[in-house]
Amino acid sequence: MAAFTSKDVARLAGVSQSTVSYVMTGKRQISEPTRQRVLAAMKQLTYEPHAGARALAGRRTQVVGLVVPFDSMSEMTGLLPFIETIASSARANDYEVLLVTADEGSAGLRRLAGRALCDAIIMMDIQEQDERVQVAAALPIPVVLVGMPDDPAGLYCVDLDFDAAARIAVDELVDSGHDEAFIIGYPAAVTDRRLNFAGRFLRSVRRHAEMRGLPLTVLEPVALGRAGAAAAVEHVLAHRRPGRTGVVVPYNASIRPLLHALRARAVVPGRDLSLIGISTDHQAEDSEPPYTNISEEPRDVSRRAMKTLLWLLDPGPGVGHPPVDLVAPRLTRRGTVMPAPASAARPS
Amino acid sequence: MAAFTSKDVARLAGVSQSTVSYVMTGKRQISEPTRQRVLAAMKQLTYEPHAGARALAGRRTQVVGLVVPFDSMSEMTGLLPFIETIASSARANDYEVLLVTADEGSAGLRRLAGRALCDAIIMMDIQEQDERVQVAAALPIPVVLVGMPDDPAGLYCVDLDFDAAARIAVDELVDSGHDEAFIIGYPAAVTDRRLNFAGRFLRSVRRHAEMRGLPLTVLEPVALGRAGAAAAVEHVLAHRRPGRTGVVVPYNASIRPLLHALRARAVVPGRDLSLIGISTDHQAEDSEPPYTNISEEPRDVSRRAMKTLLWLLDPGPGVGHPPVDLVAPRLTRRGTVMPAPASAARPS
DNA sequence: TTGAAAGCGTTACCAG
DNA sequence: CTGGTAACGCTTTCAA
Repeated sequence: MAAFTSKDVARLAGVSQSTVSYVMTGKRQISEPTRQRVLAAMKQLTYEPHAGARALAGRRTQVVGLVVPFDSMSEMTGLLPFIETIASSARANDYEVLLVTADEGSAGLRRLAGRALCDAIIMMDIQEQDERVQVAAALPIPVVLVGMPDDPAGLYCVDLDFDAAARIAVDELVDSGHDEAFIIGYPAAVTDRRLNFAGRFLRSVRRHAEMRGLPLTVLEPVALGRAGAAAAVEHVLAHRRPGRTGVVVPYNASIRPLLHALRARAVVPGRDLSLIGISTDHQAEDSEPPYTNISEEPRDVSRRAMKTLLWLLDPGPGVGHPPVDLVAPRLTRRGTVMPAPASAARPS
Repeated sequence: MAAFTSKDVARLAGVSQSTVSYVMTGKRQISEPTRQRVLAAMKQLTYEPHAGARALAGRRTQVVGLVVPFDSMSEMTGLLPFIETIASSARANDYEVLLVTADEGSAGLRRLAGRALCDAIIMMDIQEQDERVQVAAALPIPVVLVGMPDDPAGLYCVDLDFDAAARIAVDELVDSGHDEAFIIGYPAAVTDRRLNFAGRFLRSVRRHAEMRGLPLTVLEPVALGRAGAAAAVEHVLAHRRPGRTGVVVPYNASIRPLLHALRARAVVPGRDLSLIGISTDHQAEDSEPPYTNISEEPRDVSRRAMKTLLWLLDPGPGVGHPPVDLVAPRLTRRGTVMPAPASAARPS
């Protein structure tokens, strides 16, 4: 293994060091014969350019920083598809990924930028009022947010369109003739931290339910796990009014325990009440029973975040980029929403 | 935000650049007054050392490379605790984490080392015969494997002790008077890739079952998901002999669907047959129903891998490090194993 | 189309 | 205990 430098390559190829550099970066026309000789030399020496030296001289690290939330329950929240997708798109564009945990707060951001550890940052797990956003906005490198703080401070944001998700859920229930809906809200861990998506969803679902005249009850906070789910189900069963009841579960990790609690009470979603979850399609499909879901799109969101970031790093000639990029969720029916009775309005 | 260099700090503190460097690294005695002045200057300028320059001059990146498997189903396999724990321990020791996906194969390793992107590598998802292991062994930087290939080629390995896990499972069943055991084996995705832990567990479980005279049937491959689990349950119910039947599910992601399949057939683990899963305690506790498990210890394994790696980077004075470090799993009873009948041998 | 050489911001050796 | 200075390996002007 190596320890060969571009100087070695240059010597072997009989060219100057700068020519080697230009062959690698393509920033200069190099005659085909020379190019080939250089490439051959590189191959022969299994040459790899020294990343540090490159970063120093070229002011480019070819690294993106990824700030992820590693709290106790991120395991349940489907963080992995985000990381995975960003890692892949990064590599596809010749970037490495440096992982930073959110618990470092602003210090992590300052380190990433100050030490020139990366060329740009993707930051997840944004709170409504996030001190890090101001810091991020002041950094000398671009930052893309996955999530929408109250004040993006000029930063580009990519996320699922939770507003649309709420609308879709309400429409689906109203259009299939439901008389009432319960929202199984977020756990304290989410509401306490005022994570941005919770507020966005709840505001929107309230607004649309009112617009469409759907009586709404929001249960919150709802504890994660068996006990919380059981309590939520109790509440719904005890307080539901006569007629067709819809239950919407916007928080991914709450869906499975809720399904268990329903089963334990012999309540069958799709027959005794309706259930819509917000989760990945995979999770909805793979669950027991599969449930009608509004898709979280972690892969799509990550891909777009990465795309935005690459554009920021190299704006190119085209028109600008939208500062807020919301991915539209899709509804997939899997039988846990009771169909409209014959006489009701037809589904959208 | 900065763009301040150590030269700026030196000027402001009225010392030479090298003194600033020595204050940071502590590789030289600096008088307390000078030290304080330098530290003050650094704070005032919010100075951060340029990582690339540092790597170039000091031949140390303070980065560890982490090679993770991001295949289709890693989401199910509990990869996140590994990543999370490694990220935290790395930070606690002033290292950054660079994420590389396993699908890059040896090329990823060569890049990491060749470009001096990191000082050491942790590699997960090791196959029995893994071409990357040879490559890793030849790298000029230390590599720690999470998993045990057939030939570690001199590399340090850290992993769960699957041999002990198998022994514990067999002992638990035998000691509680079981007459037979079924192993719900690994899915094709695992067996095809010849992932190391599968072979280790199966060999060991066979050996110990024989030693203790427990009739054993291994079902493999077992498809993931509903269908595969249902088929496995069918098979067990159709072929079990009279008496007490134990079922061992070594693969994490298979446990949940299996529990569903059992419930669908109205078979109650702990009453109609016994079930032991290998999974994190969290998963076992949180499942429906909770099941008796042998603990995977992702956090412990990761922590030890990181410790080994730090030791390799700075061997220190003490005695050597064991080349193979296996974390002992624990059995936690949660009622899915039928207790020994009064007349049987007492549990261990 | 190519070369020479001046940095980039640290570290660490050699002096004092 | 501290300062000066030569690397470290690459990029990028300036020249040809």
